[in-house]
Amino acid sequence: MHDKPQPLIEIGLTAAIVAVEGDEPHILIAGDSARQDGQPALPYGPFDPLAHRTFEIGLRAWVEAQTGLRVGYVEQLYTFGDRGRHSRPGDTGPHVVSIGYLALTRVPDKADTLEATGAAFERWYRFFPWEDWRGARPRILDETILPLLEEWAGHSEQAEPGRPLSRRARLRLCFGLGGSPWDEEKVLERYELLYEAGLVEEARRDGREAALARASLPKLGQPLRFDHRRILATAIARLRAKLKYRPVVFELMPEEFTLTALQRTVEAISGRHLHKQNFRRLVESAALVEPTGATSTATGGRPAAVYRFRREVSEERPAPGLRLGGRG
Amino acid sequence: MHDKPQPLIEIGLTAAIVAVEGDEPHILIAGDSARQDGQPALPYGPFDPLAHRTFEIGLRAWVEAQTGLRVGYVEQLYTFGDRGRHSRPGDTGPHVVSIGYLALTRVPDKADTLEATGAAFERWYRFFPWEDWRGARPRILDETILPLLEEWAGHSEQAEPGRPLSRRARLRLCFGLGGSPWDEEKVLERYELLYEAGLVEEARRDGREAALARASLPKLGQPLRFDHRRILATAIARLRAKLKYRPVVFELMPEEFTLTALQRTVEAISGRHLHKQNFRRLVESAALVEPTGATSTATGGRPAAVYRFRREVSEERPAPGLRLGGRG
DNA sequence: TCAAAAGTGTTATCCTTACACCCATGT
DNA sequence: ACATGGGTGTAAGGATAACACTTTTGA
Repeated sequence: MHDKPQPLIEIGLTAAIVAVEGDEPHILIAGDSARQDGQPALPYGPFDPLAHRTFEIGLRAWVEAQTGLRVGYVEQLYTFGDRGRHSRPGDTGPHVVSIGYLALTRVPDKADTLEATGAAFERWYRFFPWEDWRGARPRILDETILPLLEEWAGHSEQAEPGRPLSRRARLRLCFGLGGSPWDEEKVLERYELLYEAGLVEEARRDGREAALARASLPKLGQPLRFDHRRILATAIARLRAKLKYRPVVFELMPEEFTLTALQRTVEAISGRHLHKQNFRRLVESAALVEPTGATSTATGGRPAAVYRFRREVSEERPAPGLRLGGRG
Repeated sequence: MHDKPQPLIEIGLTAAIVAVEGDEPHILIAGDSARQDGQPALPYGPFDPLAHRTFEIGLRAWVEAQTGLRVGYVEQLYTFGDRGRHSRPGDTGPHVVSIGYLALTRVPDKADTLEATGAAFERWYRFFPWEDWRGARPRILDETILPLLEEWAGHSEQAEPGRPLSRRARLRLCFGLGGSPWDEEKVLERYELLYEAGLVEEARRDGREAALARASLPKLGQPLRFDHRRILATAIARLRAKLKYRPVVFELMPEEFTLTALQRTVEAISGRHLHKQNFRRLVESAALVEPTGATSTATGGRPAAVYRFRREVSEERPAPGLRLGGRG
């Protein structure tokens, strides 16, 4: 028995804090205190309705307190209530409902406060190696993931009860098989399919039997604690989608940048290669940026013109974003 | 003092349950028990993590228990935690966090169970008269809403602190002024602007002073209890958007229907008139439907071919929906 | 025979995609 | 001089928007 009554439900805010550094997208991983069991975790804080009027205010407050980071853009993703996915078997604590948030920030100049708390940015493709198509089609797909998923899907075209589509059809759609194109926005659907097939560690940890009779299964990407990899998948998917109709990239860019740097950032997030000329035309015709007049010789070759984001676009165009178009 | 410890936070699930009847979109309004103060409310139920594994299961359960209705499609909308918007001044109960859900259903043949509970479907444009552009531009806009909002926006082009855009710019974008087109998906943005300006009753009820010095302000649409009109606005916006890339309309249609009936339903939801020929071509070229062979003479005039939804499209096309295009 | 609603064919226009080529700098 | 990355023009193809017109029924 406790002195204070234990609340039945606790609201937790979990943040996927994104920054892009050196053409690689990163997310903030919480300090060691949250890393028991060797499983990294996203920054997490309980929501106290008495201290903070809204979720967003609460989130900004504890992110800054925990990491010294002032995040810019913040957006709610989804609220997860799956019991089996958060608590362990035999767990008796309060039921935790986690509200996932996406936050964007520029990479901080001095990471002092970050280091002090043990928090650090990590490449997000460590957690989703099959999502990075910038170079070539990721080898892990054909070498590991697809054979296992094909086996799981079997040869049945029959839909399962409660599901409109068969395993096979879902596999085709999520992973772009048999004529379907790869859709970089289906990050969550792909992760959920792997979870359902028992191929990600989180699924086995949550008590789901591996659907395949195997002595050992390969590790598909670095797992995260609780349902944090699912939240990260949601965050990546949302960011990849939002890029196309809202000027959110600029939250991740420095004040001034070259068009190539902008393209590299968009490519890093969307995980695919883009057509240079069309990208430039798109950006300039949408009037998203304006030249500062300066040039940069940082990369070698012909100096590049330096641009800045035109904040006024939000007032002019109804949906200013970067419609990436078909293929690079 | 209570025998049982009172939980600090309670999770409430609030459902916007949509059906289309007679070319009019409706939402389910809860029975009289929830209608004290004369303010209608959406169906609402607390989430009990011990009884239900996920939010969605919990939602389906109490919706059926309360109204006898079996909903088909269910989708989470947003989680609202705004204290000022849910509890009254002086309220001391548990803090309620409401998770909004969108649910689609066909209009039930026999409304017995509905009537028994006092729940009833009501036209959703009663709550948002300015969102129905099917006939003409709604008169309430030019006669009431825009003059008041213009006054609120004043003549300042200055952005407010913490806001990237000026009141005037936001007004222009949300309500399609000065060259900007009317975007039927901005339902929530428009409602929030009216709330901020103190022009909807909910704002005044929540303790927000009317921003305009007026003896009396006109009633803009029927208010709902708590933050339910905000949840409804979110639901309408989401549904209007989703229509364009997922075949969700068919959740609202009977098994068999004519193309005109389908068009009327899409128009009812999106609140705008569509071009007949292009709509038909779109639907048929997307292979969303197939003819049953039968014809219907229900409407007078030449008999219409009867169609049914082709469920297989979900397996074929990556994003089967109805891209409505520019204007009707 | 006429009104009402269903259904078809065709054209102009814009946007996307792709290709080919020229420019400016450092080594 | 040449490699490297920056920057521009223009044509082909497809999707969309808009038009006019024919067909089939009931009253």
